[in-house]
Amino acid sequence: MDKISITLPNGKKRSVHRGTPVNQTVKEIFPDIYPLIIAAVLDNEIVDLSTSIEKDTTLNVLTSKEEGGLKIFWHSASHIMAQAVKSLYPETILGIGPAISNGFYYDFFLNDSITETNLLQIEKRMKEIIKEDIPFVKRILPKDEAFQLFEEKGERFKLELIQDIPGDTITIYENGDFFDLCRGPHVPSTGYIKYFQLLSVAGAYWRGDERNAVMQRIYGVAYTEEKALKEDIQAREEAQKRDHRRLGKELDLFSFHPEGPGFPFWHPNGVILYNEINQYMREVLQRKNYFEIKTPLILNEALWHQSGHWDNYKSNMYFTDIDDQSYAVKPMNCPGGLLIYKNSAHSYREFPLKYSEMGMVHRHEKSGVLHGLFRVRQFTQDDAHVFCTPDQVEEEIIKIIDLIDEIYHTFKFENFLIELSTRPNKSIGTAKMWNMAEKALTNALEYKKLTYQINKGEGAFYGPKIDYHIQDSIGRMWQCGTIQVDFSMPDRFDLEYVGPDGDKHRPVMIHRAILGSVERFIGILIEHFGGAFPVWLAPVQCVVLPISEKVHDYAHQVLNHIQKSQIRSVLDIRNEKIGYKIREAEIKKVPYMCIIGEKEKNNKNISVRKRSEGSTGQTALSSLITEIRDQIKRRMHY
RNA sequence: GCCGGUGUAGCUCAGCUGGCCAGAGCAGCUGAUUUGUAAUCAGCGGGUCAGGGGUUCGAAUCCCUUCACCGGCUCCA
Repeated sequence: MDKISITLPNGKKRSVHRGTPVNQTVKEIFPDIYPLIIAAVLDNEIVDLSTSIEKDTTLNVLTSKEEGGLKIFWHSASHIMAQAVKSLYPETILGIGPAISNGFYYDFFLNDSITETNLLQIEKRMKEIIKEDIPFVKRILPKDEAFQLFEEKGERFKLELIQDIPGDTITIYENGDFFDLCRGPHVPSTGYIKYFQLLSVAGAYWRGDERNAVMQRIYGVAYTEEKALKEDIQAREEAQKRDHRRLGKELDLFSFHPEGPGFPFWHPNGVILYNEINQYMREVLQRKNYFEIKTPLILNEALWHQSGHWDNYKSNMYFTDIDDQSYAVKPMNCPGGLLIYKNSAHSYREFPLKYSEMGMVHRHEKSGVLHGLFRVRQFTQDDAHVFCTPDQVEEEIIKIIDLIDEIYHTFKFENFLIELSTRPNKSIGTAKMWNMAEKALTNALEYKKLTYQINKGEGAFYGPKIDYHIQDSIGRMWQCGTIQVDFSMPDRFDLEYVGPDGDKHRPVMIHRAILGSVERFIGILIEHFGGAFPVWLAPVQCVVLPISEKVHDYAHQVLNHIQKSQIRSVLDIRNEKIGYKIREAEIKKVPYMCIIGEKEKNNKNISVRKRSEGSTGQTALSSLITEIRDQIKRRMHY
């Protein structure tokens, strides 16, 4: 028998017989971690451990510690779940069951409805399957044979999938009497899935299309170690504790009411956040030479025909009549802004001309997608439109990138993911314009040495764009900022400027939003900070806590000083023990507590306690005020 | 919009296999206590059981319906 050569991760070579199963080799090379190994990597291709090695190759292995390994692990868990469901509900027709970023799911079509209580039974059946330690066996079948196999089982969704798969062969994976269409790879046997938990059930359309059948989706997660599963469940609970809907209630920031589904009601504490953010944005934009504008909420329908929203966005718009004329509530700010631009003649000397608008827009979202502040029907965009010459585009994009960077850092977002979306199939504008704009965006990103991902063909029909995703303190990504070049609006509104040659030219228009929706951004901030806002944003920045009634007079004086220093502060003169008042201030996440007893009164000073840090001892009132003022002024992260 | 679930006091929840006046904790109010760094004690008030309709001698509980909210609705075998 002939020998072949295997190159190991450390560069060493080893020769084995052709056709040796990879698991045998892996067992010899990685004896200590062998039980944790889920799959092998031959020449950068992830394969089952049962695969035979047929040619010279490099060899590496994957455990559930690596993302790739974990995905395989989850995918195998989803097969086991499908097997369990199929055995409990034999009439089940299978959909798809992939691993996703934080676990796995499987879609089932069945007449019985699965509820959360059924999950326990399914888990129990899964445990039995895992205990039996059934091997996952890969089989490669001719397409027609596979088709027949699934047809006999009545697996109509699988038939659809098979038809869409290119090539002549199909792979399936069997474990015991269960088999499933699957590209693989898988863990060697069901016994590998040691610790798992089913999380939730939900409805989902087949292939995500509402015209298709409704499937029942079960979500779950699995790990090789109990500790990892526990940590995952704990992280999910932690995320729930930070849920902005819950904190919004607890901190009395906002509410929703049946009288206006999707329309947030801002309470006094929430308005403070809202106003502080707006004020900060105004300060920055003024420094960057933006001019703030404000345009009406309701504008004549004709404008929306001209802008193209009537054709492309009508189903998301609200309409009303005024004096027998049809009007629309604005879903976007640009058309109004363009009327201001067109109100006067413009010269290249004014460029770049930057109009910013904290514009309140209304968009009709389907009732089922509303979600706290994250998905609402009324929100405020931190919108801006930059009018410039084609030569200025790149430089303007760079300036916007710098601006975005500055603003995100102020809110303690340190990691971003940037996407560049290029020309889609259906688009307007000439190839020359698109090339110019895409090049300007690319050059700007390259100039700033930013890493970005290209989404080919994902741009808007009217121009290419850059999207920003920000990472919050518990690792989740949120799409917020966007920079879009627009070829459509300047044409539709016949925008002009007079160039140095004295002729009229068409300006380039750049849309950009940094926070995106202020409402949604506040929701993200609430979860990012877990309600413990930096001092400059905190609705109450300092609470004065007198220990007994004997010092109320002094406490009032202290409060007075603090308030005069423009620090948002309150006095808690309730007839309660100091521990009680402190506890409440901690729960309300007030950053500074100013504690006053007879000692402080006699010493003419105060005691300071910082949120979640504890007592920092007695100090002069003036030094506390200076510290807080400094935090506010510099908008420190605390 | 669709699928599934939930809706009881300001908040968190119990009661829900139909039948004593619908309960608890927290919050609120009143009083006592005058307090030293995450909950002092006692008393009091508070609910059209989401809205509407039905079944029944009798409905928070069963059925229908409307509304709102929650989990989701391709991260592609």
